[in-house]
Amino acid sequence: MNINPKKISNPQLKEQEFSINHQKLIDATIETIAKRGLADTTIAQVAKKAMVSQGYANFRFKSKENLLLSSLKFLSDEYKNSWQRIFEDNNLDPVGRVIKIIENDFSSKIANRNKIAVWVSFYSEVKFRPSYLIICQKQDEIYSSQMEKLIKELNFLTDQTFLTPREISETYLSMVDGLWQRILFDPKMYSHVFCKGLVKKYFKNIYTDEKRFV
Amino acid sequence: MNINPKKISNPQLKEQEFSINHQKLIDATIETIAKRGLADTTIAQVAKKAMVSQGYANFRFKSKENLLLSSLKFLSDEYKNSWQRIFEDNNLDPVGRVIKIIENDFSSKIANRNKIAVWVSFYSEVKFRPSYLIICQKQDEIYSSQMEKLIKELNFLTDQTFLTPREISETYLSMVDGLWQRILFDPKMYSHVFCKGLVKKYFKNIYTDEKRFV
DNA sequence: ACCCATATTGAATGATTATTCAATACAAAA
DNA sequence: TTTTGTATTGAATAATCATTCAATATGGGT
Repeated sequence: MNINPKKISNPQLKEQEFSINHQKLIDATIETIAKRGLADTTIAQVAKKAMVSQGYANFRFKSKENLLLSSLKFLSDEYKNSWQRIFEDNNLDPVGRVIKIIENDFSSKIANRNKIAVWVSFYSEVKFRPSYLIICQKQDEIYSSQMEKLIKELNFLTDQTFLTPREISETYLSMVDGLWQRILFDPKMYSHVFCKGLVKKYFKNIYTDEKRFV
Repeated sequence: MNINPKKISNPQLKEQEFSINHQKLIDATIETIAKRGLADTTIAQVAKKAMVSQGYANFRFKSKENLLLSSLKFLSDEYKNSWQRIFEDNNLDPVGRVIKIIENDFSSKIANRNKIAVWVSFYSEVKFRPSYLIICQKQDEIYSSQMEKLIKELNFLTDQTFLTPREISETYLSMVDGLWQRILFDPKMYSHVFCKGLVKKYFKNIYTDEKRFV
């Protein structure tokens, strides 16, 4: 009976998938990027924070590039899971869903300064590393189209036809990206309360009669 | 008579201010960051692109850090000049001014993919380099307050009081930041036309009767 | 107790790169 | 022409890091 993960050796699974150290290293990578920036993140620092040897980190992930990529993938998946859960929650009506989405986008789990710092670091390299782009873009496309569909379901609330669901959704998504960036600059001013309030007011201004968009 | 700038030696001016090479190096820095990313920008590459020796670049700017900082400052000033000219243009009425601001924010001079790449690169380091923060933040504060004042002048267009000028201005600024970032990801989809249209529709939806917000 | 496969180490290597500086070019003044 | 001060070079230096790998630890199976 194999309890200890490091003893399992099923060649059909990639090593990464069943190692405790795998996640420790990814966590340490994210923490290090958040604390020092992508440029100043070295394998030695990450390994130290994860309490494994430097050589091991490289051995495990093949290369620094791959470690960074895995960390971005982790962050991306975490975000995706959090909003996918909302889209799949059958107990929510469209308005409730939108509100949950907003609250998720500015929750302390998702929109905290450390994670935003990591996101922006990767964003800044997206133009030069197609592998980063693919991860970020694919996720965003799904979020974007789900969001548009959701906004369409809000149609019954209003008889305005000036703004299309696509436009409302694109505006929302840009606002979120912009506000996240601003949280980096001035987290005091762009508090979660402020950001959520701003976004909700955007919706309230469109769906004037809906009381739940505070 | 001193024509050649390198011969002037007025100790009250810093060297940087009167050197032809100074600007050549800054231009080369921006180009290099845009092409390879901040992380992969080396003094050697910048110097080569500016057609001076590697040693000279360092001598002139004291350090790589200082060269980067000067380049950010240049970009920041360029942006500031472009919107300040609009705020100071007495031939414009408030609506015309807002439209000019939008057009400027998505002009090919300002919102091109190379310059955005450079902006985002610096943004990503803002949390770790206070010197970057100061440059970016100071500029943004002025822009932000000017914008709010301008929106206040739009009050005569509408009797809505639900959205405050501050909120409209903050929403606009976040949208711009968000859209810029999205231009990086997918410049085809987030064309200048699309971005301008989206933003103008945001205003049109608030100031319904104003024909100029197409 | 021993074997063996796998996990893990940490020191060595080699590549990259910012920074320095002695040497050189140059142009105006004498 | 020679001198002189500044501009500019480019090779040398030293530091930083990713990556490699031979050596070691570990723990289950026999």
